[in-house]
Amino acid sequence: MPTTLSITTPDDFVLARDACSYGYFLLEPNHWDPQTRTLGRVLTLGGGSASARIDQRRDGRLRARFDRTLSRAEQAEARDGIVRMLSLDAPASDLAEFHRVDPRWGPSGRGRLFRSPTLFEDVIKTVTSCNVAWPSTITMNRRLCEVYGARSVAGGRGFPTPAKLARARPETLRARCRVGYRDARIVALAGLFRRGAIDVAWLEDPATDDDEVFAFLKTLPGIGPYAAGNIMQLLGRYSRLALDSESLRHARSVLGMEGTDAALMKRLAAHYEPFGRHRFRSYWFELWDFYESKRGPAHTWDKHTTAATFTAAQLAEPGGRRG
DNA sequence: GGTAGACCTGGACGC
DNA sequence: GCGTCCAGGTCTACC
Repeated sequence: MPTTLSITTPDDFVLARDACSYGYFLLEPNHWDPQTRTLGRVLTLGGGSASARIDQRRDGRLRARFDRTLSRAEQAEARDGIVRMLSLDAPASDLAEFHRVDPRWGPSGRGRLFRSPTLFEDVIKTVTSCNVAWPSTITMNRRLCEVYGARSVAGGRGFPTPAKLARARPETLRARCRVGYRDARIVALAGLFRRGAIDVAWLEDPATDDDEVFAFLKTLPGIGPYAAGNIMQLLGRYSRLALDSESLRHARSVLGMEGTDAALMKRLAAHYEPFGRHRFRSYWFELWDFYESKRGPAHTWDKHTTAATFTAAQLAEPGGRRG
């Protein structure tokens, strides 16, 4: 009999708001259904892949229905993955402090950011989002799952494991997944994860210093200042900004800043300085708010139409070229 | 420490 | 329909 898990959530948790809070919810193997407000994806577990459909019940608890029976160990694994994706383990005191520091987000309750079940998936997704337009990021993740993801009973495919990508030939990765020059970097990253050269527990330990984590991330192949800043927030560390060309557009069109790119980067850093260790969330929810002001709440976005062109560069400039 | 150019893809544009 | 141009972040070479 297929397994169904019931997962307790914090009182302030809202699936539609908190799952649809960061662009990765639109990337394979994630599937958000706006009609049923259900999050679906294939999870890679110890005994193989399993397809999960997650919805929120009236009492607030999450119900995760799988396409096969999970062992006890797999149930624990699946639960951990779902908790990580939805930031269910974010300390209430941390969210309360964020809302004190930046009261704009208190009424809506925003504070959690969607992420992947594993750090490995978050790192690879970040690499596929660098130096590329959003539609290409969508394509890369879809093909990575199609080509290297394990199939579940229901037929869907999960995200590739480090072992699978570490064994991939860069040329194949490039040709079949359209990852371009990122090919060797993705294989190298997968190898580091597979060999245990990346100490995930150390990176996720709140006691580890943010500066040390940031410095380490920048030593990884394909990870520069932007990617490292983004991976920081995916680790639940919001003290760094992940500034890119989208940030510059935000600075000019929403914040009304003027000047060269370099000058704007400095002004943005100063602008978010007052939010201290929560600055990324203050920045991100401003950006997200802008997207939603143009296209409606994120939980209503259709993955294949609205969501494929949701970045602000296009929203701000009708007919704009970049995603 | 700062800067320029290459890396690759896909969409926009001009013809 | 085809060729060209360009955005996007990281990496390397060079000053």
